[in-house]
Amino acid sequence: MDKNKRDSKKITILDIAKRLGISPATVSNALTGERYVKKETIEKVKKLAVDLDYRPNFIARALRSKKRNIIGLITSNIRNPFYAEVISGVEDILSKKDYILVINSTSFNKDTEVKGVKQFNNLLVDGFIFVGGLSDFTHIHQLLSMDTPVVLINRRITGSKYTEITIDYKKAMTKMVDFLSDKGHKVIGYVGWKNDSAIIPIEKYSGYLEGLKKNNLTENKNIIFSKDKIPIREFREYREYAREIYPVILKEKVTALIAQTDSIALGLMDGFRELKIKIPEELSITGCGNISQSRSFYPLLTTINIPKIRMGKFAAEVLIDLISRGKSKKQTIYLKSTIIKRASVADISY
Amino acid sequence: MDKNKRDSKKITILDIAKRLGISPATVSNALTGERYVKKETIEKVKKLAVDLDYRPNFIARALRSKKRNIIGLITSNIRNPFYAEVISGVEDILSKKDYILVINSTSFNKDTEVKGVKQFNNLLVDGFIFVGGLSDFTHIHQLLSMDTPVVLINRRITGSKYTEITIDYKKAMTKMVDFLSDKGHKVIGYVGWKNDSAIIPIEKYSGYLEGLKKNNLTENKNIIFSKDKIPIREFREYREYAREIYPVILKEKVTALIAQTDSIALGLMDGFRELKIKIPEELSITGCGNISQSRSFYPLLTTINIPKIRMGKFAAEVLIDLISRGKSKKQTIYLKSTIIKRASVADISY
DNA sequence: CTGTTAGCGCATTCAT
DNA sequence: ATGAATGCGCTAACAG
Repeated sequence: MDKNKRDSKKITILDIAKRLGISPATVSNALTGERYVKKETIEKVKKLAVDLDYRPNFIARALRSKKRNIIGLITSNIRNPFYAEVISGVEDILSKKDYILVINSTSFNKDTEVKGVKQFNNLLVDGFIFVGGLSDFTHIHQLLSMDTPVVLINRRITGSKYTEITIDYKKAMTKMVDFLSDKGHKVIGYVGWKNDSAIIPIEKYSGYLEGLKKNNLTENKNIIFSKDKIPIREFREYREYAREIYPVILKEKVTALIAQTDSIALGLMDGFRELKIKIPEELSITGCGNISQSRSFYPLLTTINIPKIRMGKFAAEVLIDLISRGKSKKQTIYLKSTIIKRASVADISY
Repeated sequence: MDKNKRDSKKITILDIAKRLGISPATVSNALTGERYVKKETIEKVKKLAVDLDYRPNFIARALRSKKRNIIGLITSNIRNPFYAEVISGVEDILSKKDYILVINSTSFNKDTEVKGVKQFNNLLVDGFIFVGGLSDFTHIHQLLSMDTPVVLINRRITGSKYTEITIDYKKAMTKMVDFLSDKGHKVIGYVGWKNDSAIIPIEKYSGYLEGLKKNNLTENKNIIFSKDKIPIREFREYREYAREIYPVILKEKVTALIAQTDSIALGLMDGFRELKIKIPEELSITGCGNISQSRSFYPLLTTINIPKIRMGKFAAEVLIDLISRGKSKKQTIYLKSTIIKRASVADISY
């Protein structure tokens, strides 16, 4: 019965050893290549392993050796499409390298985050990846031993001792101002939110200011539309917001708006569309992120591309490297971002 | 030094046993509640466990007992927002019940799927969840032992021996025709794709036909716009498609269009917008799924809600139950779906 | 109610 | 180049 084969007891190295009349240790060595074994023996063992459909028991292996081949990923929200892309990059590399990916979603909640880390600690994961989240990390830091390999993706933390993978948001935003300035825009507004403990938004904002200076444009507080509260549903909130800020935009003769994220930009665009304002003819808008919606809905959004999948892949590779060296490392790696020029910006440099 | 505490050797039940002058087995029993232990002993043990910051070693526990508390989830594509919501539901329940979630994304590729299942088998997961994917399952089936607990979410397979969680797409679509008919629509078209091995699209389509019959509407092949190929990027492809089908829509006096998915509906709407066709004044459109974009972009889409998060939660609960009983079960569970009435449908029943 | 013993499957000494 | 013995941390089986 072929069915029974599936139900029969799992093959272990002992089974292989018996059949071959050798010791389990030799089988182990032959299979993992840790120690020198005669070529023929290796071949015999490997062949039989395939024939018997031997599968190493990860759990037993993990208990014995310190190598687990498990990586824990903690993200604030799996549902965020931005993170989903990052995670798929991570997943891609890990599965290729025979690592197992364990996931935990925290909804920005510290207790949940703590619980997740503890759980992973019990599982004895080889390393951690954090995707997104706030800049506070102390509650997590105290749960990790000094040299646990950790990589943070798009999560900047104050006084970090870990590897952080991000992009230079400040520079990116400055470049965006350059770009708009080149297109003839002189009154460029900014729409976003700020919060002392959120590093990335602050970086973006300061990049915007820097860009104004660099291009000799005057900074005008009236056209910096910054909320203090973290918006939960960016798209919706900023769609409403469009109506609210439009009078100011008219009054101050704003020709272009830089939004802090794509969701904000898309929300604004949709809001303006309701108001019958033509994008980009009457107002140019840019975003940041290059999420898939930004290349779906009309007008296609001019935005800053963040290499999400590549970030994930890269993080996985760096982490595996750290694991092989058994340590954490303090470093910040900036991936390249580029401006994606699409239809939401008008050239008014006539 | 508090720092050293983190790095010091892990506490085991043996440590606790020694300090309390009892046996490790008793500690184990006190902690897991498997066997009867005196109340005071339990309290003493638990207290010391907390004080020493004892953390059970999942790996060791898993090796010894057959309970792993690990669940493997395989999905065709993490990046699909629909699946992301389902997964977040799964994740929510599992983390509450102290299960660990391991994830694998297959990009619809059979080999990758096989590899993922094998990997999970080596990890000895307690059960499997499959989210989405094609209806072929033979390649996976042969890798699973007869009573491995398995739950499929939104993946219908032919001759299944497993628990499937889905909604009654046929009925849902029929109801959508009812709804449109009530609103006075008499010429209702259908836009989607079909493929012999994809059960869900077939169900939807037959629900549409059923609805026509039920409402005494004539079936007209000309206004059934069905692609044979599985579209990779639904939104974009159907945005283009709008232009292609519009002449027929005019000619046949179609007043409403039922799209097979939200992405298709949104793509069509965006395409029609380009053509300056007013939705819903000139043409009503409905979708299926109630993905977040359907409630973001104007006009808000009338669609069929699929309880994605609930599906995930429910699947996790069912799976945990199957695990506790150590078996798989052949059953199909239908979750309730409802029509979400929004702005993309006009009432023309005057 | 609790202790003793054994062993899950594997990789790692230490032998030879 | 290979085998025998040991133990990772925990829980199941069997005693008391």
